[in-house]
Parts: sequence; structure tokens; C-alpha cells
Amino acid sequence: MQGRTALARKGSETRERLLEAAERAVLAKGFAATSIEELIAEVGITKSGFFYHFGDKGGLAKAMLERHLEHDRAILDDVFGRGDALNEDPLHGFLVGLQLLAEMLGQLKEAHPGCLAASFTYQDQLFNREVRDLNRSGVLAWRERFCTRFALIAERYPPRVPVDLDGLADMASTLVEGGLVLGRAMQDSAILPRQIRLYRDFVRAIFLPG
Amino acid sequence: MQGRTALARKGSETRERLLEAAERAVLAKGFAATSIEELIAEVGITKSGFFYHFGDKGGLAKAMLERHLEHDRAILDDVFGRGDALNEDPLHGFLVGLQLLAEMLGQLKEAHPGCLAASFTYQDQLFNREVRDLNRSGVLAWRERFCTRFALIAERYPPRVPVDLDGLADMASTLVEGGLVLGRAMQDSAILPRQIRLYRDFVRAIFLPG
DNA sequence: AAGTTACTGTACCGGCGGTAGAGTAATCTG
DNA sequence: CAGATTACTCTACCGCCGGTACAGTAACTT
Repeated sequence: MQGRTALARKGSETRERLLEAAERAVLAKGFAATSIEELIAEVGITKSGFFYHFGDKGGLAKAMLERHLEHDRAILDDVFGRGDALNEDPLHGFLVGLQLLAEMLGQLKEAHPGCLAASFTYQDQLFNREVRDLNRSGVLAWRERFCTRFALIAERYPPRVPVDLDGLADMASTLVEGGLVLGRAMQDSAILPRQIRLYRDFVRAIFLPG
Repeated sequence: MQGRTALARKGSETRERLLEAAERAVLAKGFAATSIEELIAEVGITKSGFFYHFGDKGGLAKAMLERHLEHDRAILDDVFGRGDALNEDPLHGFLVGLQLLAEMLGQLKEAHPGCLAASFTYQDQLFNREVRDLNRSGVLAWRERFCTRFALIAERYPPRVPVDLDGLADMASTLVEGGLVLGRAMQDSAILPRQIRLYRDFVRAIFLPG
């Protein structure tokens, strides 16, 4: 049992430790300013070892994004799952989910995947197609999640005026990305949760006017 | 006349040409991936010449940000000035201004200062305090502009429910920053203007309910 | 005539991303 | 037990890039 997976575990453990070190460093000072050499020094590995795992620095970016998209999905599943568990209604479950999301985003100060997504987006010429597609898929995941939910809500609460529901779906990720940028620029972690709460107010006003 | 400013003009012209080349390159592939050497090659200057003008790469970042904050302010003055010129009322002038802003942001595909602001925000450890403070001042300028406007509007159109007007002011820059990130990630320049139009709808719904 | 501005030219430095290729200990597979 | 695979190490090297040092200089200002 121990022997069976010792090497495989060692391999994936080293990789994982590299990703953790990279995450800390990148969130602190950006991807470009994070050197491979500092990562291998922290983990206690050689340069060859790094390139064995990731091929090049873009491979590291890709692995970091994959890791975070998964984490992202899990968080959204959690908050909206809990919102729906507390509420039969699709609208009110969603509103509770948004509230939970705001609280969650207020807690994790700056360790959000959006940081990575935005950061990579602005250096995307550095990376290969895979990284850009991954980034795209992250946005699409949010869009689809919110779009289907709004379609469900609109069935029960048809808005009296025509609303751009697709745009409203994108507004969630827009506010998260933008909120992270502003929060970072202003060193104020309260900005993002406040934006999410305003978004919740907006959604409520659309489907429950008056 | 000609002679009086020939040298000074030459100096500032070279600087300006460097900034223009840098802007193109940075918007295309990011700041870190833009080398000083490619800029001086384009402008036809030596490395010493570059460092004469900017001191170091952070100096270039600072100059780019300054240039763009000024441009930014001019655009906002323009659109909301035009909005107000077409309308006596502070709310309706603002709503027209937002519409004009959406149109303007739809036209300039990706050459917006927000790109720079966000890009620099995610590499800010690279830069000195000045660059970070400049970035901050950009956000604060938007916040103050919108806050005073909302105070003015709220006098004439007191909202029936309590609204987070400060958060609503920040929502504008949040949506612009986030919209640029998403627009870039998705290669879709329609995302940002749509978000601004949704913002306009939100503002209208708050002050003109029903 | 002296000083300032806006550079050029040369030479050099260390860090970084990346490559090449040989070697190896531990582990898995047949 | 043999052979293949995994997860690396070690050594040596490359070119680019940001940055420094410093001397020189043509155009222009005072």
C-alpha cells in the first residue's frame, strides 16, 4: 500500500508543492515577476525537475489555471447549492446564494482565481492557445450557470420590461473580475462583496419590482 | 520661432513616440512581454536614450499611466458634459452620459486605460509606490465623480429604499475594469458596452422605480 | 563663453527562461 | 528477476533582457 504509490505520490506531491509556491508568489507579485528559480529553491528541486513537470513557464500557468477553475466551480456549487437547499424558489435560492458568495469573497482577501484569470488575460500573448482557451472556458462556465438560472427564474417571475439576461449573467463575472482589480488597487477587500450585494439588489429589482 | 523650441520639441517628441510605441505593444502583449529593446528599435533611439527619458521600466509605466489617466478624465468630461448639455435634469443627463460612454467604449476596442490599470495592478510589486498611487488616484477620480453626481440626483429623486450610493459609484469603474477583462478573455468587444447599459438600467431603476 | 538638453557609443553585468544530454535511484509491470 | 517507467539530478551552456557606467557630442539657451 505504502510502496505501491510512493513514487507516484512523491511526483504529484512535488508538483503540488510547486503549484502552491507559485500561487503564493504570483498572487503577491504577479506572474512575470515570479521566477522559476525562486520556486525550485523553495521546494528544494532542480531546474531540470521543474521543466520535467511543466515543460515551460506557460505550462505552469496552465496548471495553475486548471487548479483554480476547479476550485472556482466547487465554490459556486457550494454557495448556490446551499442557497437552494435553504429555499424552494429558484429566485430566492439564487439571492441567498449571492449573499453567501459575497460573504465568501469578503473572506478570501485576494486569493481568488479571478486574480489569475485577469493577470493572465493581460499577458496572454505570452501563453499558448491552451491557456487562453482555459481562461475563456472559465468565463463561459459562469455565463452558462447564471444564464440557465435566469431562464428558470424568468419562467416564474417574468420581468415586466425586457431585460438583457445574457448581459446580466455576464455581469456576475464582470463584477468579480473588476471588484478584484479595484480591491487590489485600493487595498480594500470590502469593495468586491459590496459589488456582489449590489448585484443581488439589481437581480431582485428586476424580478421582484416594486 | 522655429529655432526656439526645436530641441525641446525633438525631446518631447521622442518621448511621446516611445510612449505611443509602448502603448501599442503593451496593449497587444502585456507590459512584462514588452521589451525596452523593441521600443527603441521602433523609435530609432539607443538604450541610453531610453534610460535618459524614463530612468527605468517603472518610469515608463508611470508615464503611460499618467498619460492615460488624463485621457480618461477628458473622455468622462466629454461624455457627461454632452449628456448634461442635452438635459437640464442631473439624472437624465447622467443617463444620457452613460449611454454615450457605452457607445464610446464599444468603439475603442481595447485601447482603454483600464487595460493598463488592471495590468499594472497585477504586477504592482514590480513598480514603485508612485505607480500604485497613480493607479489608486484613477479609481478615486471615478468614485468622486460618480458620488457627487449621485448625491445631486438623490436630492431630486430620493430613493424609496436605502441604497449603497458609494458602492454604486464604484460599480462604474468595477464594470469597466471587469468588462475589459472579460472582453479581452472572450475576444468580444460588445461585452463592456452591454455592461454599461445594464448599469444605466440599474441606476434608472433605483432613482425612477416602477 | 558656459551651461543645458537630448541624446550616441561602447562595454559590461547578473538574472532569467530555456535547452541538451547523460546519469540514476525507486518503483511498477510482465 | 528483467525491463520499462517515473521522477528526478548534475553539468554545461545559450541568448535575451533590464540595468549601469561613463565618456563624448551636436544643438540650443542664457
